[in-house]
Amino acid sequence: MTAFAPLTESDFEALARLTAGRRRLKRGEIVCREGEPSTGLFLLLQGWVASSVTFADGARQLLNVHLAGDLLGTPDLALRRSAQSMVAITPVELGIISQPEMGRLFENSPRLAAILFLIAQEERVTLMDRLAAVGATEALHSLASLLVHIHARVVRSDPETGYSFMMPLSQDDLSALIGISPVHLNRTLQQLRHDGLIEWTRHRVTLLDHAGLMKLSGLPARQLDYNPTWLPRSR
Amino acid sequence: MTAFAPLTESDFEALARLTAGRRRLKRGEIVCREGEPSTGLFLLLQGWVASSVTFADGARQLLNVHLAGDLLGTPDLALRRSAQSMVAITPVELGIISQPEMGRLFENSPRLAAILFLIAQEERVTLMDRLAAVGATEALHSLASLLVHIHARVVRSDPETGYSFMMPLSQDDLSALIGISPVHLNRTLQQLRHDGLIEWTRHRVTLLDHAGLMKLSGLPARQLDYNPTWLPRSR
DNA sequence: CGTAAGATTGACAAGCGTCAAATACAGTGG
DNA sequence: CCACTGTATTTGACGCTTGTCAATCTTACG
Repeated sequence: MTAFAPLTESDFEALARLTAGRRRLKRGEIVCREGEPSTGLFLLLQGWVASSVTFADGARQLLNVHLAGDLLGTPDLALRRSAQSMVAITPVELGIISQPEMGRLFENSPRLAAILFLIAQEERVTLMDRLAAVGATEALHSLASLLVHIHARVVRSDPETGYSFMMPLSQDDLSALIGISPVHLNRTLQQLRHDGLIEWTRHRVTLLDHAGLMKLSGLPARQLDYNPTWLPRSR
Repeated sequence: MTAFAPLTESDFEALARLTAGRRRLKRGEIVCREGEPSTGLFLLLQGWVASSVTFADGARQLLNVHLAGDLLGTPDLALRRSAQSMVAITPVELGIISQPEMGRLFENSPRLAAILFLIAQEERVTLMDRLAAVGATEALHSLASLLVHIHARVVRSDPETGYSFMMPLSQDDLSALIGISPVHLNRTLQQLRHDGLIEWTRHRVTLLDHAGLMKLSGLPARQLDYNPTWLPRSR
């Protein structure tokens, strides 16, 4: 949340009022299911969560992975029924947010509201990049793009991270993220390994050639506009 | 904008203050180009605009099409440099929005700000659905999904529209929207025609079997949550 | 030690991209 | 009104990418 602008003490207080209660989930548990009335609004405090869409034939497309600090369920605020399912990839801790508190935030904390707006816009950019990566014709490009993307997200969550990090996503998950079969994902992964771009041991990934992966992905890194001039001042 | 909640007179006045000046573009002209500093913020008053991302090798992925009423360029508010390009698919009329006015809107019109937030969330849902459609392994499913999606957008823009509507997008555009080659798009289109699902003459499409297309797409229709209870009241 | 889940490999078929050529179409100038 | 020209669509042939099915191997965990 502080990635967009410095927050004042009153901002932090308003944020604290937003969440009431905690929820803990084990790996593999469902946070919320698509099709159900959309009520679930959470702040992800710890762990990884994946959001997905399920087709009528049972196939699923993973949309994105979320790490600590992300706001979960906001897209469903616009809908009568939830559009996405969310599942805990690791053990997870959630802060529960009530909808009325969201309304009060817009009324009393215009600066925070604008920051939430910016966060939503950044999520759009993320989806745009993922859409572009999935649309890319070659799986090698898509996968390179995905790995760079996940790495960037991990680094934001923990700036100490270098080019090596824990990867709780299974190959099945990765394949569902870029819309290819698990078998083909495995082969593509091995090509990246063979070409010396990555290392892949157990649940740990190392990006050996970050620049090479970026080049393969074909998309530039996105830089957030920190503290834009038009943001309202804190009250 | 009124798809989410009824607006008061003061809301409309605040909206009117948002735009200053008009811009007209001919078919094919660029609204804004990715990579440039992100300053362009527009209200689409008339015509069709497509947003796209370009890869380093020159390939492009179309992300979405926008019709009258859409707010253009908001994702770039979060970024130092624009992530998307936008091009006029038809002759287009734009209302120019200045960033400082956005800030004032968050300060003075919390209800409108919340509605803008909801619009951003709905755009996320759109991108999620598009991502799912593009990730679908078969082009036939992706195309069915795209046609249903465009139709729904056209109907919202003009509720009088039935199952037949003008389609300014070329087959090249459509192929870039679902990430397949133009040649394969053409063949897929012909399969839909052959199966009696659509008609395609010149620049006019007719969805002969809307339910069949929905079933092919594998995704449910999204229903907006009109006038949610948590929205702040208008001042 | 045994079992289940995930990762890996091989073989084959289908989907899709690419190249190239042909056709239809809209706009232009004569 | 008609030939000319550039653009969009259509068609065919071929090869590469990817999906599917099935079997094997590894790892995690009780």
